[in-house]
Amino acid sequence: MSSGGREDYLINILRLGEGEGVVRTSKLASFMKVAPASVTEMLHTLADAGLVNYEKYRGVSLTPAGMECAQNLRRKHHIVERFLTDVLDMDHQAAHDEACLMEHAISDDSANRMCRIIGTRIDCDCGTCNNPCNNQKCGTTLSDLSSGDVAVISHLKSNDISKVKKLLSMGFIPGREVILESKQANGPRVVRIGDSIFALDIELASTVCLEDDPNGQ
Amino acid sequence: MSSGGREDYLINILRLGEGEGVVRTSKLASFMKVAPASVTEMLHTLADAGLVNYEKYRGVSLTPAGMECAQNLRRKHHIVERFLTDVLDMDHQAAHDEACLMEHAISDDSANRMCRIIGTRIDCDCGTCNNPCNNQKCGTTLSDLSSGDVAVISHLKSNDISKVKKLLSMGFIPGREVILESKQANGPRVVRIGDSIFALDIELASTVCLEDDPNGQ
DNA sequence: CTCATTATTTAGGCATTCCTTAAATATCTG
DNA sequence: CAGATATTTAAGGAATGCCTAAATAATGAG
Repeated sequence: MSSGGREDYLINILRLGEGEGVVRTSKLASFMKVAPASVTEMLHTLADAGLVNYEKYRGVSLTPAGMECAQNLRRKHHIVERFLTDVLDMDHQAAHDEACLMEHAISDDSANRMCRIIGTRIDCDCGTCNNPCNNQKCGTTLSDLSSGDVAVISHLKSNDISKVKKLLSMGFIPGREVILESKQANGPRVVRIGDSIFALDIELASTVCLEDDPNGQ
Repeated sequence: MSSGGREDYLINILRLGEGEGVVRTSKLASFMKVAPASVTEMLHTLADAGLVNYEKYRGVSLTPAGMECAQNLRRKHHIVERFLTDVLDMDHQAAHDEACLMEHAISDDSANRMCRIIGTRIDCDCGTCNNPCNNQKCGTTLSDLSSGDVAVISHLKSNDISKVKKLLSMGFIPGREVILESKQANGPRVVRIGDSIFALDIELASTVCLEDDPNGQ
């Protein structure tokens, strides 16, 4: 797949070790299309840097430091990939390829900013991916507001990507202010966001999570 | 400033040679904080690659190929920098620093997509920067369409960043298709984009530039 | 339990990229 | 023209990763 750079080794150790946690040299070698000896050498380097636990002839696993590093890289990969497809309309293959490069160049700060734009829609294939965007708690949502309430969108929470996309494209973007114009018991919420007004059904409204508002409003 | 990589040499030859076109070894060396001998060596490499005209003891200038390469890099730098400040709200210094890294990693395709999002708002300090984004003409805009018309967004054109951001977050992304549902003389345009419908006032609608449509559509 | 097979490591090297210092050489200026 | 300055050559070094071939450990089949 991708060769070059210790960062790639870390990511691939994470990928291949997802279940058992220990990865064999040969697996890494074939996966990265590299000679086994090259892997061994790199494992020494990574072990010296405190990023992996390496036991001769037995396999390798990530130390806490290595895990953090690898997950951070993978998170960046997902964010960039998603950003490229969703915001820049790039096709998935091209986005993936470019994410493989950018994940090494992009700063944490930029990644976080991108993450906030694409909201919670980082769906990691990995399950154990420690993604801040996925850990956000949802207190009040748009469906909880009363008429006239003003609130700031925290994030969007839904397992249905299309819904999140839809909301996003309507302008329900984290950080933005929304005003509830009117509501009906279990009926649609009429919401103003910027200069636009939308009617959202309850389900959609409850997808929009709001920031805690300690100041009252 | 920035050391490392022949690409940096190219950019700096462009920067320093802006006026006269010929750059001395010593200037490059001091600017890049590198020994003069290192510069000489790199100039040989670049000359062999056909990127610079190099005359011993006299100086160096960019060949057409080198010029294109350097301008492309500088263009990417500007685009990324602008994208980071305008779309991701990053402060200028951080954006600049990150652009220095990303300019080497980002693809032409991504840069072009970013460029279309930030529209014409690439202001190069350089003056001679050949930046496509600055040359985009805006023919028809969303405000020119008739009911039922279908068009593809070319780019967004406004001096008001917040407007561009707003449009962007609503899903008015270059390359996407829009349909004008209805319009009123000087009133709002009702536009469908994907599954969403928005009402845009005239000013906002005229910010959305459309691609020429030779096919009639 | 032992031997053969397979997996892994060590050893020795190579290529690339970019940088350095010191000495040689060219250019410029008083 | 000669000294001062700029530039190049020469020789080498450090970091990164990669490879092959030979040695060594682990494993499993009899």
